[in-house]
Amino acid sequence: MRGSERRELVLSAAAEVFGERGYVGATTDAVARAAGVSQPYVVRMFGSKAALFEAVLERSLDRLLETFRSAAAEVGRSSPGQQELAACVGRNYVDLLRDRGILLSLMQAFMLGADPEIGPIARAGWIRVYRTLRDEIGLTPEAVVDVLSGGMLINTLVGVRLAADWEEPDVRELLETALPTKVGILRELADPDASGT
Amino acid sequence: MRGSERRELVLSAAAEVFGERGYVGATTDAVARAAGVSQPYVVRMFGSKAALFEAVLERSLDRLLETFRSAAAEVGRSSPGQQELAACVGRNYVDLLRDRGILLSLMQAFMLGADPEIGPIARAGWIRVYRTLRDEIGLTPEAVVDVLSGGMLINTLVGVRLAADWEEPDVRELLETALPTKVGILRELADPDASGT
DNA sequence: AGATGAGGTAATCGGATGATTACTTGCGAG
DNA sequence: CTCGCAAGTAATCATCCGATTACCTCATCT
Repeated sequence: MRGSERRELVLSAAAEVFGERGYVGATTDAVARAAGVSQPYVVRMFGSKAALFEAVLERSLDRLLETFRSAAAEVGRSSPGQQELAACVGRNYVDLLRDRGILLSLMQAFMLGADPEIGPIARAGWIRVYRTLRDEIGLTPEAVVDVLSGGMLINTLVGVRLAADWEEPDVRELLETALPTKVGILRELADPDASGT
Repeated sequence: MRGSERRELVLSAAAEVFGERGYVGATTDAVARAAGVSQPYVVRMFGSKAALFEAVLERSLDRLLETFRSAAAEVGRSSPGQQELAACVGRNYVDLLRDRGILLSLMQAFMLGADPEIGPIARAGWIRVYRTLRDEIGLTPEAVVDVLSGGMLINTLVGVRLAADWEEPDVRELLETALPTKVGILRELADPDASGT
């Protein structure tokens, strides 16, 4: 297999493992197993675990921003209001959850702001997200904050895997309130078999 | 010193360390240093690192729910609307940040939903938060989601330590939009000297 | 005084894990 | 063919960290 393909394979696997276990809790061995390669290969391909994590963050951030841009392109030239724009961005954001790992690996990085190595990278990522939503998508600061608030709630609900307690009525109520139309995605993530109950 | 005092001292120190570094990244030695005791003592006092983390989560959750209740008592018998209630809860929530560690240690747990040991505890905590806001505070599900969204955004902004880039104008704009009245608290957390610039 | 037990610590151990080294394999060019 | 190099792996190392053990030090009680 070509090196570039392997690299993408490892990055995708690493995003999932980092997203599930956090930066420290994820082992290079777990990443290697998820990618179907050996542990030393993962380390040597990126130089270190830290460099691998940074590559994962860059890839995740790129996909996130690209999703925002395509959402803006979707509503396009219909001179949309803040409401429509924000709603469309939110819809596309939730679809990103299908990848598992992209949003969670970013979120894990966001919780490590005190780390001297990861902190600056995470802050730079936040600023890029804010600027993209405000300048490229054209949202007001207030609308950006609304979008980000909803996004962080979704990230947390996915991170805690609340959908695993789906049989609990209060969990259903909360999830259906927080994601009016897109609950199905959460259920897929929690249990690949459930969809039409 | 009395055992119960030491216990509270260690729990408080542990909440900060867990909040900063995450469950896996936090070492019992760092907790011990922060509390001014020896590492073996921390482990023996709680039995294991996992048990210590669970105790931290219980304590943090108790304080969070108590803060919600006192916020509701604050607006009290004036038959408040959803708006006022939610705003008051939000205000008291931000004040919780002063403790450092309470909100962040909870947030770190929320990001470990896939962990077989911590995941169920974190989910149970979420459900308790939801029920408290809905049943004891009297918010509608929609209002609860709004409160939680803002809370998760704040947690993330604190976790990533965005206020460390305060000199960046876009950061100021974002923080002042997200926390209209309470930006000072973030700046205290980022830099104990800054307050009136 | 001497026993007792709570409240600790220093020293150390063993397992996990990131990194390194040395090796193997397969394939295209001359 | 065989050279050479990209694409890997097995084996091993060194470090960190949670846990354990064995000890120390005082109040307090008889």
